[in-house]
Parts: sequence; C-alpha cells; structure tokens
Amino acid sequence: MTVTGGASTEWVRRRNTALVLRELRQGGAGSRAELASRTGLAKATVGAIVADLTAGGVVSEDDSAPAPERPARGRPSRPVVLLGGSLVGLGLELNVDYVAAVLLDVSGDVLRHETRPVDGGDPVEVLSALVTEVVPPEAAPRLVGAVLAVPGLVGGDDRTVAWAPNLDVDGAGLAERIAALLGPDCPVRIANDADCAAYAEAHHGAATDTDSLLYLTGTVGIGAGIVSAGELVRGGTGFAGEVGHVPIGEPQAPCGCGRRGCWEASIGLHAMLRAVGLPELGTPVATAQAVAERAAVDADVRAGLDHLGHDVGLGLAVLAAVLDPSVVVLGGYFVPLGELVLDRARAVLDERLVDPLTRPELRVGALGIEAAALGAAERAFAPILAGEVELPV
Amino acid sequence: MTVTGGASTEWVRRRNTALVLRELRQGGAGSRAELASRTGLAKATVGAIVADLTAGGVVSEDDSAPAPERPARGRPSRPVVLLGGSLVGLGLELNVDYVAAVLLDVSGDVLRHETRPVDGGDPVEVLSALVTEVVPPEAAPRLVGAVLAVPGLVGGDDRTVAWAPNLDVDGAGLAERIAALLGPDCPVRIANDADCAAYAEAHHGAATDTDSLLYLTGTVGIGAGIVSAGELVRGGTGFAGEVGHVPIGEPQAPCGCGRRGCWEASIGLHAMLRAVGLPELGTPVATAQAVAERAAVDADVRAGLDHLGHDVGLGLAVLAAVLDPSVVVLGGYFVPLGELVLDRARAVLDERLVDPLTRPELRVGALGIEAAALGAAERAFAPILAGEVELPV
DNA sequence: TGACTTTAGTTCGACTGTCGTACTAAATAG
DNA sequence: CTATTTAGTACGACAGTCGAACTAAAGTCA
Repeated sequence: MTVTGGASTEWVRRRNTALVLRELRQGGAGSRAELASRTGLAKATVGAIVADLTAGGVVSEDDSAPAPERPARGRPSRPVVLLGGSLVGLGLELNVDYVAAVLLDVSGDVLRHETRPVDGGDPVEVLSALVTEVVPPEAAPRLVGAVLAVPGLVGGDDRTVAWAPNLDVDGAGLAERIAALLGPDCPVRIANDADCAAYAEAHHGAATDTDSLLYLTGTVGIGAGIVSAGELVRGGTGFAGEVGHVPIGEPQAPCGCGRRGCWEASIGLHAMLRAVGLPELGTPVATAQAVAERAAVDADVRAGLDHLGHDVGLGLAVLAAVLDPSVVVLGGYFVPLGELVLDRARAVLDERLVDPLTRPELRVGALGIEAAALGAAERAFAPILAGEVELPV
Repeated sequence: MTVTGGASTEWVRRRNTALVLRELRQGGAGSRAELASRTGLAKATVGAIVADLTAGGVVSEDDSAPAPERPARGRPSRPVVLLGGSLVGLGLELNVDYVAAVLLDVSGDVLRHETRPVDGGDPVEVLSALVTEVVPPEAAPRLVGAVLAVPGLVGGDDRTVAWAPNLDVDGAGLAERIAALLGPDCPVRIANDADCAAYAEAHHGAATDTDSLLYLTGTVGIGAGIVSAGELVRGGTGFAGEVGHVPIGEPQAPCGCGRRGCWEASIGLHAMLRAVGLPELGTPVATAQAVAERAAVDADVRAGLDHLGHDVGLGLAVLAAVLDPSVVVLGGYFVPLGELVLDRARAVLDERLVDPLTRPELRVGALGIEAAALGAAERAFAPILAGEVELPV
C-alpha cells in the first residue's frame, strides 16, 4: 500500500523501462521478441524502450552473440545486452577500523572494490580519498547514486546518522560531505551496515533464492539485518535488528554492558575465544580462520565451537519464531567456522522450534568484508530498478 | 521493489483513482479543486476521476454540506463525499469457539458486525450461515472482496490453511466454500487472525498514528502480528509472530508444550490466573474483567498483575529490540487489565532496552473481539486502495 | 535457383490517460 | 450592475501502450 503520489503516462514508461532492465539483469540478454514475452509487454513497447536505452547507452545489440542453439528457421534475433559500466552504483562503508568502496555495474558486476584501514586517522577523510580514487571524474555522470553504510542508527530521512556509539563522526553533515565529492546530480543516502550486508547476501550472496532472510553478523558485537518480502525491516526508528544485547544467550553470561544473558556475551567474538581458549588476532575473520584451523586438530576447540553453536541456535530459535525467515545467513567471524558451529545450531533449532518444518536454512555468508559496501551499492540501484526515478542519461 | 508486471495507461487511472479514494477516506470530503491540491493531480484529472466514480455510484456531491467556514468570495465548492455502502468489504473470523463477520464501508464505517458462538457445531457451517445473513443478496455485487481470518498458518497463495492445530476444518476447500456463498466475482482470501487484528489496530484502533507496530494478543495462548512500514511481516512460511512458545518468559515456568520458559507459560491466560489466584470464567476477556475488578480491592491481585507485567515486559524487551516497533498494542485479555499490567511492563522495558529512547509506546487495544474480523475487512479493501485492482462497478 | 515458411523487428493508427490553458459558472464586493 | 474571485469543464497537446499490418532476414525444399 505504499503508493506515493499521482501517476502520469511518463511514469508508465519509467516502470516498464525498469521492468526491462530487471529482466535483463536477472534473466540475461535476450532479443526484443524474447524480452516481450518474458515481461508480458507488447513487442512494439519493448522495441521503443530498447531504442531509448540504446540511445542512452545503457544497452546495445550484442553482435558477438555466440548464438548457441539458434533455432533453425526464421530471421535471426539480435540479442540486447546491458552495457557494462553504462550505469554504476557506488556503495561505501564507514566502519570503526576500515572503510570500503564498491562500484557496481547495472548488470550486477563489481567493477571496483577497495578497502582501506583507517589507522587512527579521520575515517571520513580516508573515505573521501577512497571515493575520489574509486570514482574517476568521467564515471561521475553515470552514477545512479551512492549509499553509505554505517554501523549505527540512521535517521528516517536516510541522510543523517542519529546514533553511532563506536563511530566518531559528525552525523549531520556526513551525507553532504560525500555528495560534495560526487557532484550535484548524485543522490547520496545513508543506511545501516547490517541492513546493507543483508541486502547484499539477498541479491548477490548466499540467499539469492529467497526474499525472507535473516542476516546475522558476528564481530566483537552482534548485529542483524532483516529482509521480509524482499524489503528491509527497519523498525520505527531504524533500530530493528539490534540483537547484540537481547537476553537470548546463556542466561548467566555477564556482558560488557553490565547485564547478564546478552546474546553478545555468549556468541560475540570474545565469548567464542573464551570458549575455545585461543587468542585474538588482527581481525575477527582472521581470528576465526585460525580457530578453524586449530579445530581440525584439537577436539577441545571443536567442543568449544559446538558450545558456541548451541548458543547461536538458542538465540536463533527466538528470532526464527518471531520472524520466520526462510534462510538465515551468518556473516562476519562465523564464516570461517562454518559447519563447526552451524551443525549444532541446527540441532538446537529443531529442538526449540514449535514446528521444525519451519526451521530456516542456516547458511554461511558468501561475501567477505565487502558485504556491506556491496549491499549499499545494490541499494543505490534500487530506485532505478523499481522505476521510481528517471535514468541519469 | 515489489513491482509486478507491465504497466499501461489504464493502470495510471486505476492508481490515481485509488489515490483519490484514499484521500477521501483519510482526509474527508472535499471539492474537486481541493482534492486536486491534496493529491497533486491536475484539476481536470480529478474532475474526470470524480465523474467516473459518480457514474459508478461510489461518490456523490454532498448537497447537504454544512459549509462551515465558507470562504467569503468566489463560486461555492461542491464537496465530493464517499457514498456509504457503495463499496463494501467483508471480514470474517473463524475461531475455535466463535465466528465473526464485519461489513466495512469504503469510507471506513462498520456497517454490520455480528459474532456467533460455535457451540460444538461445525464452525464452517455456522460461519456460512452468518455470511448469508450479513451479506444480503443485493449487497453482493458491491463487495470488493472477503478476507477470512483463521488462527493458523496460511499458505503462500492466501487461499489455503496450511496448519491450524486448534481448528478442525478442511484447510484446502475453505476459501472455495466461502466464495460459493458470495458469487464468482468476489475474491476470497485467507489470512492469519493475529495479522488481521494487528492490521485493524493500525487502521482503525489504537495505532492509527504509526506504520510500525507490534500487536500482541493474549488468550490461552499468545500471538503476535507485526506491521512494518505499513505492511504485514509474514515471514517465509507465514509463521512470523508465533511467539507463544518462544523462551522469553520466566525461564523455569513449565509450559503445556513440555518445554520450560515459553512466554505463554508466563503470560498466557492460565499463568495470569495462577498469579492472581482467581478462577477462569466464560471467555478470556470476561475473566480479565473480573480480575481487574477484584484488583481494585485486593492488593494481592494487584501484585500478581504487577508480576505479570514484569513477564510481559521481559518478552517485549526481546521483541522490541528485534523489531523496533513504534507502538506495541496489547489485545485480548490484556485490554481490561490495562495499566495494571502495562505500568510494570514499561519499567522493565526501560531497564532492558539498550537505548530507552527507542522504547515503544505501550497501549491497550481499542478494538474488542471484532478486531480480527475488522482487520480482515480492511484487508479486503487493500487491493482497491492500492490501485492494484479494478473497481467492481 | 526461386518460391515458401518462419521468426524478428518496425510502422502506424486506435485508444487511454494526464496536463495546462482557456472558458464557463456562480457566488460576493462595491 | 459590474468587477472580482473561485470552482469546475472543455479542449487540444502530449506521452504512452497495444495490436495489426508490414518489412527484414534467415532457412527449406522442389
């Protein structure tokens, strides 16, 4: 029922153009006739839309077509293909110890991906330098937008950081500072990092086959992103998915926040390290990598991870009952541990869920540290692919 | 990004018609000129749409206009008003011990509301009789649709009951049996009862001021409905919000399901009665009414309810952290107890939430036993008001 | 080789819709 | 009685989709 305002005939064209773009992205290249039958539009309409897109340099006729199983008879088709680099979305991540940028193609390819440590400098300065490097001036006019992922609470206007306890930045001017680097025509929005990572796994990662997803990321803290019916669930103040300090872990585990039973106190990075008796390394993922290697030869480590899996399952049982996701993706430090943790978590879920038939599939994230930036880039495309916005041609 | 298929020019008219209807519903009657400025459409467009609607008998010119603060000059406006009864939606509820029907007007008025006990008969038979009584034959052509709320899991097609442990009905043929009573042009859908009740509170009840809502209903069991960004969160299999057996109550409380710590074991009707030491009466609401009366004179009862409020807050702290609703509405047997329970629940929430600023407002449901049926009726209107569907004129 | 078949893509006219402008209608002010 | 002001309508320009007819480009087959 989210219907914005009045619609006119130009609006119809925008929507149908978006429909064709989505079809090309998801279903791959195809002739006009094929696109017409795939989208349900009339052949003439597809022809007009393709002509527009060709003029705008967004698609072209793929002459180098391999024509694999060409039908024996009839005029040969001229497949239409998305033009790489014609439209790009910029995804940024501003985190405590690193920044990242992903430049994403309209066809879904990652054109560039860069990560930089912050190393005590001003994170926004480091990010700004990265932006000017990743987005060369000639690419700026083809930018459909930029989305900046931050570990914090984002205001309802998608432009301000309302609360980011670990990040020492000026939440009010952040979007403007990035926008200044990208020119006046590039819309800049801010989003939550866990939300972006969830979006990335849903579109490019481990959960492209569902639209009902819970993403759980483990570092020192625990965060979640919720995707329901293909849309992010953000809550009334954008705080949805802040599950780190929810009392759904081992009830007695003391947490740094002063309470007991916080999930983070049971399955945060430090709790995991206590359970296996191993030291922390440079990053959570590197730490977990070392733990996984050690587990191969050390039964005590395996037992510790099994216990971790128990606590993961305990909390997921609550979240799964509330949200009923089809898939749960675990990211962050959970990725290297994989089945060492998930196996037990699945067993706990089966035990605790009322109807085990609704048990979500547990998977490990397919994207690395770039998940949030990639999801941010994908979100930059969302208005275009929904037909809500004019193409920047 | 939920974009269905190709759009054509007729589709534009459907959407703009829906826009005008929503404006009339929410903003009240208004002249064509006023509607034009309220919707952002051109005067001529509104004129054409109003002409269509007038021809279809959905709106008319309100000659009996009181014209309260008529502007001193200029041609007087002819206010356009929704015609009562011109379009109606039917909401039904099929429950274990009663059935209910609500006939809702396009303007949002309840035309009829009937509840019947099942008394051991076939609930579907009782419901069918109620339907034929509530929907007279002459009203059938004006029906925009019917939605049936059931206490169970609804299939993804919105037409079948996949799982309804307490309900002894044939889930497969249910929608068809209702549709047979209403004629071939009336679309019939099935929905979850807690979802419908949540929808009702969001549109007609205690939470019309927000689009981010958690509805909690208390009877013998506990159920929840989640509204995020104005849309119901249903989960991958429609099971979202089944919070009764989630371990977020008193950890040691034994539950009928064999586990410990289920929320239902702490805040279900029977747990409440144990806490206050009073007997169960005919219905949960009547029981709670008696408890509330007793609380006025009995400090022990008040203490029991205070303890109940503690357990309510305990679980809500988890749900609020996960979902971050702006408002939590408590329905069912909680309504008569009101502040006797909510006061303590608020205190627990303040204690347990990471950032008390995000504490949702706790309210008591404004709708009685008809909540689910009313929400179902409102949902019957949703496709019309979203412009997804042609008016049945 | 040349007519026939088959499929792809374009052209064109009918239709539907929105929008802005000009026009008509209906009231008050002076 | 005229000027002013506001509401509503008529009309033509414009944008878009659609289906049917048409053109284009291949293979098939006598």
